[in-house]
Amino acid sequence: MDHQPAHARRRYDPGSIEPRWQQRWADDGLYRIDNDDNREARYVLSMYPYPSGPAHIGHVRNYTYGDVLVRYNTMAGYGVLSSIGFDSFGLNAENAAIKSNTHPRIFTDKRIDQLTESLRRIGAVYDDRRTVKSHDVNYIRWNQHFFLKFLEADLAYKAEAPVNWCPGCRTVLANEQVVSGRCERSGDEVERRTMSQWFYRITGYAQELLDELETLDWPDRVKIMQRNWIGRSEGVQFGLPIADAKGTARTDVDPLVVYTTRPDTGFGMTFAVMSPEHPRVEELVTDEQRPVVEAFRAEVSKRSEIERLSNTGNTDHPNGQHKSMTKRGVFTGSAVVNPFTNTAIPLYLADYVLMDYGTGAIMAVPGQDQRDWDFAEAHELDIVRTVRPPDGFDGQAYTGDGPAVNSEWLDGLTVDEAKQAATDWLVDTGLGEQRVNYRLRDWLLSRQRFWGCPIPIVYCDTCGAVPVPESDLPIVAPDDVEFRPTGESPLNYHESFLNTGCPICDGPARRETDTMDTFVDSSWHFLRFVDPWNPDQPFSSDAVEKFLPVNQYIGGVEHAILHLLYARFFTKALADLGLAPSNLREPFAKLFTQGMVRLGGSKMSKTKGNTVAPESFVDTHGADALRLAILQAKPASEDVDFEDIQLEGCERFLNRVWRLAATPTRDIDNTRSGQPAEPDNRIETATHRLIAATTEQYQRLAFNTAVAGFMEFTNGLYKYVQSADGPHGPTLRLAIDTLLQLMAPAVPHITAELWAIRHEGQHVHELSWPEADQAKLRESTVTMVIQVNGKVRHRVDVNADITDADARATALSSERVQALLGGSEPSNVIVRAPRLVNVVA
RNA sequence: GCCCGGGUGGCGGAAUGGCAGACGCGGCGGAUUCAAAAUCCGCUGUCCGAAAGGACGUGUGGGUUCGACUCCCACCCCGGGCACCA
Repeated sequence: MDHQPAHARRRYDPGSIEPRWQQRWADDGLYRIDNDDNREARYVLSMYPYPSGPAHIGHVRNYTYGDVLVRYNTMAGYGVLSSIGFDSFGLNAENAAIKSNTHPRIFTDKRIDQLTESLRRIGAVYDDRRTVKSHDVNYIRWNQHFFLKFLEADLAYKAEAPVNWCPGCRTVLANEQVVSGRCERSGDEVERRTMSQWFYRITGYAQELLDELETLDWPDRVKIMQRNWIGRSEGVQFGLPIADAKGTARTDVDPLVVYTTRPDTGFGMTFAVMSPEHPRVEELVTDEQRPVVEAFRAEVSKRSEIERLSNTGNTDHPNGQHKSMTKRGVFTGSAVVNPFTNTAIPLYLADYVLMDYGTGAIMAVPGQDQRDWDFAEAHELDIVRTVRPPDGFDGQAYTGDGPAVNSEWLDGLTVDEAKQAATDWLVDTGLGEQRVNYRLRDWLLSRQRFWGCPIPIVYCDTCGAVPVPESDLPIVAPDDVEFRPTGESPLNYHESFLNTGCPICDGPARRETDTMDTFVDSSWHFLRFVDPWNPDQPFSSDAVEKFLPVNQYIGGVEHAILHLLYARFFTKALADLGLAPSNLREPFAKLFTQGMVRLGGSKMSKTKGNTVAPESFVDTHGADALRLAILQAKPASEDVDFEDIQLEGCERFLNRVWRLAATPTRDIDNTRSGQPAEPDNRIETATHRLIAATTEQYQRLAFNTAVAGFMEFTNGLYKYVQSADGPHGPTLRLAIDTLLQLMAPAVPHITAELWAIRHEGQHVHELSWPEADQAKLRESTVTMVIQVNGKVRHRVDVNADITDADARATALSSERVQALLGGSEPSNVIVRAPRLVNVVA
């Protein structure tokens, strides 16, 4: 191999072969699939990208993994659905539009073209006919259709909701746009405002979303995150009667309803707390306390939720429990009656109690809850322990198990027993009922933004909020709008869009100007992919049944909660509404979360300006080298530092493969024909082993070890070609051809080119996947390790069929073992023929 | 604080309870060359040793086992998620 053989056709030149094959795949429509394709269907999907211009390295990683699987599964004989679309609505384009007073569609379309071109240049293949864009009127139309269906089914509703409001930008901000209580753009302090907003009732599916996680082949990490997010808890909801001046329960007023998961601690309830937003605050506050309470409520309303819940600047509590921020709150002047002790306890207002969880009011038990303990200390309230902490406990609230104390008829019971007894008592006496609560909140849909899917609603003075009739869809935002930096949607100024007629009474009405959260768009694009040309329906049931659920979904773990939960909810809702097959309960059967690409240890992002443009590497090293470097650098599930993606070694390797394979085997000097000998059999075995290993590695996305296997095998072939007797022609030919087939999903261009050189008129990606011959996986001789007391002392080559007895005899008779035993008999001999013998002295 | 991951050569990493460090990067040496690049071949965990060989070695400390990177217990460190959800 130390000279270029005269017959080598040409040098490896990715710059010339890559565009040619990309064109060929597009022309042949090799990765197009029709809905009546008769191969077994597979749906391999990478997450819906936001088109931010040319691909960044993170995109390349994601779409390379997807592409390898698409190509592998195609070669393995499946009819693979591979499509891509663009999550093309959103703030980014709108902000750019405001800056230059240009329509966001102009930016968006350009960026989609750029991203499409980037993906083509790295060799990723899709059924180009199935592309979907969120801002396409056809997509908007079905999005609005779903909204109307959800509304009919009471899965969509409008309600007052507190939002993050930036006074400088005069707009609502998403939680992610609020950084420590301030607007990330203007720096203004974010306020909480209550606005009328649309919601999707995802909470109606809380239990199903929780239960069916079990059926999914997803990373545990993601399932756990969703479980926590849904946050199911079991407890009791019961009433605390309002106390009169003498401290006895009033019967003329409804009790204050509280929720607890620790009914066993009821005897330790020394005060009660309601949320500042609780609707009964007005009623329950005394005149004397009213000014203080009003001031407190006003102050709280100005805080963002994030600020209110954050504990920034707090230190961890010495006893290891959660120490939260200073407990802010005020006395209402009123008291309620603790039904366990029948005594009056003070009722407070505090912002650590949230209105949208449970009943918005709690029984406070400082002895067993650190938050209540902190509040009690700050406001000098009584603390009573009702669970005895273990000896030596020097903390504050004790939340562990132990015998009940100070609790009359519960004394001595364990926490679980006491919970049961207290629950029974509350239920039997009619005070309360068992209750399951979820932390999951309904999905706030409304965005005060222009660049999104309009919500198809009109407001009529007489009829109220009226859904737009199906026949009027799609409602599309007008193009002749002015983008002004007011922070308000330009739709608010567009009179002809705004003013319309009421579909019911025909009177004057105004259109809803809010648009939908873009997570709506990414909640069903994978369904549209299966039937994107359908003009009458969002998708047909037949097409969905053929391809769904997605066999392999690939994306970043940053979507573990929002996108993946919304998409699951959407799928269930569509199925229940008869819009998708009713048995489709989950969209993504199997999920793989790939790691992020970091630069200098920090997450790469446009705002940080530390992105790397992969296009330059395609120019200098070729797409195949880039793909291979990404595959090889790290396990796919782990984060990778960009510096660890090394292209030079990969490019060198591809050159080695080129020099080996571009020379037809018959031309290699000293190639033998005739019967294969022992060294040839070893190559044959290695070839079949590589098939088995690569197949298994692709299936579990162990790309880094698959690449290592290619390199190791290639190194072996180099030695083989240069061996004294020279290579056996047919054996070498099979080895190289097999290597090319196995590498074809990973490095599609070079393998396609080499295959065409070696087999004129054939296309490697149209071949079927090689199968390992079981009989040829076994080597005839293996190296047997001989251990003495578990340490390797000697190695011998033995026949792979060696019996246990022979292996034992071979080991014991070896000089090394004899020397180490020094004449004494071994106490034990472990034989694992043919791999290992362990002699225990 | 709670819940997940993870700690292996100079670096990225590999290894169903059975040869620790595959493969790649980097380094060293050799071949080729007028020379260099490219390429090819070899070596490359640490320590002792001329070598043969030996000792040590997968975050720390224990344990199980003929045998532990792998399983168990305790702890340390790093990364991520959640964090007033009653």
